[in-house]
Amino acid sequence: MEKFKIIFIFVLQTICMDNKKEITIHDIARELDISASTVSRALNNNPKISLKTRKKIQDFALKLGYRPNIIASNLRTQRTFTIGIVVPLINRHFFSSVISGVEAYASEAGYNVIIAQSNDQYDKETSIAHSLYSNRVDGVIISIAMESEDFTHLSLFTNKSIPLVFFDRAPKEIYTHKIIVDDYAGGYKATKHLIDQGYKKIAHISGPLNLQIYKDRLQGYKDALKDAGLVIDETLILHNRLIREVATNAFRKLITSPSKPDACFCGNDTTALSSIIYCKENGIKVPEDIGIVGFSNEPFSEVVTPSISTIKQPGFEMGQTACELLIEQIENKSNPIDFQTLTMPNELIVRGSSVRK
Amino acid sequence: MEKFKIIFIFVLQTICMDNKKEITIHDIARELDISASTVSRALNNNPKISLKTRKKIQDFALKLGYRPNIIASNLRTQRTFTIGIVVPLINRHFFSSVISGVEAYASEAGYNVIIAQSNDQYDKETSIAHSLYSNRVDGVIISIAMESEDFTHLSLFTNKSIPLVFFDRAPKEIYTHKIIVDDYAGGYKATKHLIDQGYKKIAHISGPLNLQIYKDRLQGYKDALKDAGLVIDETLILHNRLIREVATNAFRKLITSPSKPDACFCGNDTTALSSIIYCKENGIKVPEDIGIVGFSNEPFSEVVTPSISTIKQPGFEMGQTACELLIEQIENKSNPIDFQTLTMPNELIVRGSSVRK
DNA sequence: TTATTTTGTGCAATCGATTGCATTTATTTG
DNA sequence: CAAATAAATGCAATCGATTGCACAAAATAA
Repeated sequence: MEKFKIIFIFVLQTICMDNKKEITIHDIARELDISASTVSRALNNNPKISLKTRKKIQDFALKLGYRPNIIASNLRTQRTFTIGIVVPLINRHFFSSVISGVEAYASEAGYNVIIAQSNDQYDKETSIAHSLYSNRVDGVIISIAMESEDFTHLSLFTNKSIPLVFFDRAPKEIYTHKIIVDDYAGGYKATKHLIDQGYKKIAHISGPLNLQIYKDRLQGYKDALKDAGLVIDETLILHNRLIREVATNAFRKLITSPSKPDACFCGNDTTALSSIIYCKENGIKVPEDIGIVGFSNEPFSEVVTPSISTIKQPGFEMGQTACELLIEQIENKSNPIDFQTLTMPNELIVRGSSVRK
Repeated sequence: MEKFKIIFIFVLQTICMDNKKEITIHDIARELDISASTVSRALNNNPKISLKTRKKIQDFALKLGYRPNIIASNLRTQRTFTIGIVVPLINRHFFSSVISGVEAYASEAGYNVIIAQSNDQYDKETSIAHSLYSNRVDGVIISIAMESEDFTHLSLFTNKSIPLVFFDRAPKEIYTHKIIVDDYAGGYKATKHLIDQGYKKIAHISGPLNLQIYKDRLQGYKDALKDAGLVIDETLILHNRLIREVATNAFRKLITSPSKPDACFCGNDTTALSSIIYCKENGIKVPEDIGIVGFSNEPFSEVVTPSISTIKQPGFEMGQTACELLIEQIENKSNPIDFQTLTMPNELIVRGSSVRK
């Protein structure tokens, strides 16, 4: 009698799909009068289970609308199939492209992506690291915050051998996979282009030098000048946080200084745009009076007037590659790995802001 | 003898921080010679445990670098403190702003955010829904894909009363919280503005009408015309997927048609931009020959020439609000809730593309 | 001092899937 | 047909934290 009651309730539940109770492998086992282990193995297509039994179980599971409890599985297997990605700012074209690439690759490989943004703050980055760690992500992809100068918070991962892949902004101190853009070449190309266009006094508005990317762009700039036999005028090199207001001030300082430049290689497109807007407002002609090149190929740089010459970075591809390297590491934990630093090619896009007619 | 060995190993492990073995509440319990339950309660600051014991346990846990295994906790409590957000395209300013807002609010409230992008595809959206469901997210924030016309895949959530909040693109069929922009008012304002500027034959390039937002914008457009006593010319209304190439074609069709318009209210900024570029290439002057208004206030619309008049949508705030509503629902599951449809105010931003001198 | 209440801890089951090892069943071989 | 091998399945422990209930200890009341 009691047994009938239970079966009745169970049947009721399977019919009425909006029940609260989840179906588990034990429910299936009970109904089919086999053990939960067999059910588990069958659902995972374990060849130890006969094809017939597997089919029977899978069909039944499907009929019941069974969904595995991933959390229970995670607990047992010590895997979460989740990776974390940390970016300075989600809402920035380059970074959201990278995220998009990561997400595309990850979802294809059966991983979830948890995103977090550091707002370029060290403290936020630290708390994110703790949170991702506590959530037992299988691996982390990160581009470090502008503010971050030490990286002890990331040792959470390295200590437990949780794979870590850096992209774009990678610290020298940590030995792991890195996907970077060839910032040196980018800086060189941008500067060389300005030189080729006949500009002579080329300034550079750079970002904070604790970020390797800005160091490299700066070095590329310097070497291009050197190779062309031009002198490096340190008064034409500024370091800033490359955000709008600050960038405008920096540009004003340059343009009104005694050693007034006739071109400017800006550390990013935002700065290039600020500079162009400043020029428009002050009757300075771009590219006639001053040539401008940016960095990153933000969507707007193509469509402003004049359009901005810039260095195109393959964000989406970087995300994909980073994710590929990460998952490879996650899934071959035993094998020793040679860490590599992949340098993605970037590309000079010549537009109106730097081409004298 | 055996016991000493075990203790020795344990001490070794706690000293050597880069060990693989995780510390659990049982380890702490054993060391402190109390029960695991007490440790668990102490770490959760349960007042049932005396202050003295709590302090002792917490200090010890800190010293050992203990981190709770969230997965085990999730399994037991049936909560994950994770919410999913599904957007058509991550790499799009409006959506990444919303994500940013969601992330900001969620991380403050102790939740993780899993992101996924549907690429505006129905199939992808469906598989995302299954994946989020299987991963036992506590709630979902979603803006539906252009392709999606039925919403049975979302009943996964509604059936199990997993809270769901829609933003921007929300289906009428599902009764839950919705955060939308006042698309009707936006369409009305945009059109009214063009009328006020003296334009007479105002076209509209709309998106697919299975999305409510485009319906509403269209209705706003029509009503504005009606209220101004202008006729609605159906040949001046086109429906398209609002992507670049398609939009350009649509605009060409309009401008070369017999009933050539003198203004165009475009369904989004991308379309507005495509139109402007087309005009530039064909010697048509904006705003003199044709006035143009877009929608969304993409970053580029401010900086192109002419700058694009548009409707500004508060993406970040929408994300925050959506997340707030979602978490409120998650945490008050028992209470019956009155679902609300919040209409966020939007704002007409008048720029160069629609103002005749 | 004893009875009663309050406070603090422990026991043991639970969440749901996985997996090494034991056991049963089917198949092959001598 | 018995023995040996292979194939299929089950048992029970495990992952680590949580929690209802029982119980012991301490504090209070009678």
